[in-house]
Amino acid sequence: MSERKVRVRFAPSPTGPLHIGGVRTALYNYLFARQHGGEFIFRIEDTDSNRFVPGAEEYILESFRWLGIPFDEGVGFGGSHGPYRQSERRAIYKEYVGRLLDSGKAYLAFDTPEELEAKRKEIPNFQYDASTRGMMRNSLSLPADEVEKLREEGAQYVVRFKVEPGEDVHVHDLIRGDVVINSSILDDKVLYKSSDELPTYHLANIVDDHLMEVTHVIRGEEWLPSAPLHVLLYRAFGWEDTMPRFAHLPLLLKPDGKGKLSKRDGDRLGFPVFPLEWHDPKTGEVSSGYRESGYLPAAVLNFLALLGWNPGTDQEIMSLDEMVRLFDIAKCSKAGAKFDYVKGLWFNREYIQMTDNGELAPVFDKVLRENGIEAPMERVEAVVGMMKMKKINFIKELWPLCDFFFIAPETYSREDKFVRKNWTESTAADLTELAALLESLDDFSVEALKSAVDHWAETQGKKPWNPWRVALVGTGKGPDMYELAAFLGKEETLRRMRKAVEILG
RNA sequence: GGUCCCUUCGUCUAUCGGUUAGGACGAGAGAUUUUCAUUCUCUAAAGAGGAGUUCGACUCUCCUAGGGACUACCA
Repeated sequence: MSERKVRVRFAPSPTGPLHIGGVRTALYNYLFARQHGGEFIFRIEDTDSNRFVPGAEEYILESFRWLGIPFDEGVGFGGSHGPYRQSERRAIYKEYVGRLLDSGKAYLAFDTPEELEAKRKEIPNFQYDASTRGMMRNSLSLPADEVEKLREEGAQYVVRFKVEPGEDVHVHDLIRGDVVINSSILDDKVLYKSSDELPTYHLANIVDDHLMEVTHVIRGEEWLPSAPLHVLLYRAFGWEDTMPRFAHLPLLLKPDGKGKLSKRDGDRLGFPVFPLEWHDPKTGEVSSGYRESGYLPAAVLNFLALLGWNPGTDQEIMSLDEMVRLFDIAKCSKAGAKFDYVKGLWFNREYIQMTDNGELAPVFDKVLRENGIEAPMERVEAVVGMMKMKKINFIKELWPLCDFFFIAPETYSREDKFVRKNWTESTAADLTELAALLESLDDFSVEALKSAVDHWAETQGKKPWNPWRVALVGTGKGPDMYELAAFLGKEETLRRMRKAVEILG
């Protein structure tokens, strides 16, 4: 069909923090744009001034920065199709509403909210459409001179789309195929409000997508019911030949129970539903974020990508670049996906193990500082290297598992099961002997330690490792003994051994 | 209520008419191991129900049930 360059957009409204489902929608848009050599646009849909929340726009931008998803164009990125903030496009919408009015595809409605409310009470399942607009106060039902008068008086009005009934409207969806809805069930949607001279979502969306030359609209399933209306709008403007292709993504559902994923589920079950920590400017309420919780952005993206899509192979771990290569919008699933946050934990674990120690070290260094430990970065990196294969979901969980690297055990408690099991009458003598051996070593490297101690253990018929661990760690945790001793160094190793012997006897 | 969308192990999913219905998370068991882990092996676990179409349906059609979304001068 069209040879147009692929252009997609992510267009949130700045009404609060970015929901994790929105992140997935943006990710799919990004993957689609990249794999087609297209462009990814960031647009702000702030046509509802009442719901504007300060800081939300910055929050969303910061979220994508953290996640590593760049936009090519839009608010904060520039581009030739701006402005990209809908509140800055008033004049444009006004013009296009005028076109619809002139061509008779839309009309003025003067009904007040109270009148509408009354009608809804009066008539069950009231809908403003071809069957009811005759009894309402609008430019279709009122005499022309009265309409004129109302306008001169400055009466507040709304522009409604005139939906012609009785027509099957087809929406071709990339994921769901052909979706048909009869126009009779559609209502005459409000497109524009004279009160604030701003359009509603539907109008702004169509005008912007057209003017910004958007080729594919990839959005959440909640938009599927209004997609036919959008098709009708493209038609009303005469833009059918360049109408974007639609793809409606399945929703993210609660991990348990019923319904879609909400912030409350996260609070209740203990996982974030927002990429970044969010401080609500009105209530002061703080919501946890993936970043602050210790997730790696690549892990979050990988986890999200697989909620509703998969490459068709058994591969689950993939980089952003791989996803760009493998993604296929047609292979997205149709059904909603329960948000399996336990699997998200697994992804983070996998990514921690895959990530270079040098990259992880600064993260762990922060945790160490919070615990009053200052250490050279090489030391921190070495510890991360020895410990990251432990069963941890987050780097911060490392601290209680490896405090002994930095803090020598002060007391050796026989209350500890591991100590009790491994410290017998002969242990003190054995460790004293082992200490003497270690003291004679010039080379305290892992290799040197291993060959010396292994040899000693074999010839003496001893198994010194667990008691030795007691001495250096204080309990049954930590890395390989040789790695640990090499890290601590000769002096500290011997000091700890002697102290243990002294205390435990 | 109305409209639309959806329905394979507990969860995410593979299968695009012919398979012992595969993988992963989680669960359980075992092996390896100088601690905790890692790693490895194994086990349990699914086509919502009912009609069709077909030589043959998880796969196509219809019905039922269930789930979800939408139904604002919000997006």
